[in-house]
Amino acid sequence: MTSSVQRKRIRKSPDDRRAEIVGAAAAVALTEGLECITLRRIADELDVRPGLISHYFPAVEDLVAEAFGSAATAELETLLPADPPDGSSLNHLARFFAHTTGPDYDDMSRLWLNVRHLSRYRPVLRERVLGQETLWRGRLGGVVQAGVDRGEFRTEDANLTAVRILVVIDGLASHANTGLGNHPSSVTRLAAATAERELGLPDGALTLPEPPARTSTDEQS
Amino acid sequence: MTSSVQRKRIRKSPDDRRAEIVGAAAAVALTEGLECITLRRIADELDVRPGLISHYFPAVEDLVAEAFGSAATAELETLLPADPPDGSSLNHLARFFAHTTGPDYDDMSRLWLNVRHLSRYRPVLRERVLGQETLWRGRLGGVVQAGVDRGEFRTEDANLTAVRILVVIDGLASHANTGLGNHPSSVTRLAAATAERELGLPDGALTLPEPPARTSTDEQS
DNA sequence: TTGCTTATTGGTCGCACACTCAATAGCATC
DNA sequence: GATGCTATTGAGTGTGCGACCAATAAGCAA
Repeated sequence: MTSSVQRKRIRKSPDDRRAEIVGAAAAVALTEGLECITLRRIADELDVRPGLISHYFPAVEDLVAEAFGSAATAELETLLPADPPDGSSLNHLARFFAHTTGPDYDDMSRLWLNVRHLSRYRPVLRERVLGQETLWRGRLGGVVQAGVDRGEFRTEDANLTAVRILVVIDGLASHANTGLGNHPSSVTRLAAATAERELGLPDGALTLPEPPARTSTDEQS
Repeated sequence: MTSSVQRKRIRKSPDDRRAEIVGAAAAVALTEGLECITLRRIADELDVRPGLISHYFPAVEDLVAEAFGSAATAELETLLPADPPDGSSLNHLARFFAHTTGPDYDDMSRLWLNVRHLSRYRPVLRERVLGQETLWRGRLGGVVQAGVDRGEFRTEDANLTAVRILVVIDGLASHANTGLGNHPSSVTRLAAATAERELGLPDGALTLPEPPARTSTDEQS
């Protein structure tokens, strides 16, 4: 399955091939981690020879950074689209928390954890991470500011509030590889709770009507 | 410097040698990261041959886990000693925050980030991390509970409060490799602020009299 | 159909890693 | 001072990695 005997080369335009490579690398990054982005691994994925990957990315580190950038940008775009959808800012934020603290976000949590650590050794990646942080902070800050402008939220510094929220989300994401399920919802809710306090909202205002409890243990509020 | 020509073997008791190896590995873990714990690296550190490390730790993964356990335990012991020192719980906690959010803690922040990510691939390490988490949570929970018993703090669930505090600390630690200095103190303070809110304390109650501002930018509270 | 540009291959090199094991020598004990 | 146990060495194995480059063939244009 991995490599059917390929007897015919397929020749693509550099742009297409490059995009394809980055896409494959991003997928591997999300599912298996950035250290699994190797010349051979990505080449296998696309059924080409390792040398080809080297040709497009003479230094693997650049591909790693690109893969992260691609994955993070895509995620941000579905999470906090540039053009604000209609509806209240409050609902907008509530959906944001529902997603970022839900199980569908686990891969992304792991990826952030991954890059935050790997940045220690890879300068190129570190720069990319800083760039994405700015991007995410800006988007979230924008949503907060919009809510303030509408009179839905109240805060002195929308940007600072965004940073604080993201810090808490990072804290929760830290446990993505060591059993997130251990946390009761009273911990998971910490992110939304922080936002509620920061924005002068009543408790639970940013929590969507909860889906049926996953385990049989009931949390009594 | 690394390896003066060693012509004479030094023969030590297995217990001593083992401790020495773990100590060296823990030091490397703290300063350079867990992936730098290799047979050769640790052997060089102790001026012995790689085979010797293999002899004591047939699987490196076990040494890595041991190194983390050693470093984390040592840190916890100075951070939250088992036998509570005299003085108010409030001061105790304040010192805790001063240390965990100060620059002296950066190496430890990096190490936690390191293990949290590496746990993804190394089951033995993951178990060790879970063990340490329990330990830290227990210690911090103990301090909180002590404060509650003395009437200094007020919270429904000391353990839950401890978890929440640790999550925020993890969130701040996430940025250890991507410029912690970027955060204004209003962000760094998030950990203590969370604790203050959780424990029914006034703002700033857990912040020690601050050292002179590091940058020229003044934070107006 | 022919030719030409260049995307793609295949092979190779050097390096770092964990792990194995028979041979060696430190040192406590007698 | 001789002896025996065993901590320590030295040498070697196999794997996977990034990087490099001359040779090849795909597919477009003439």
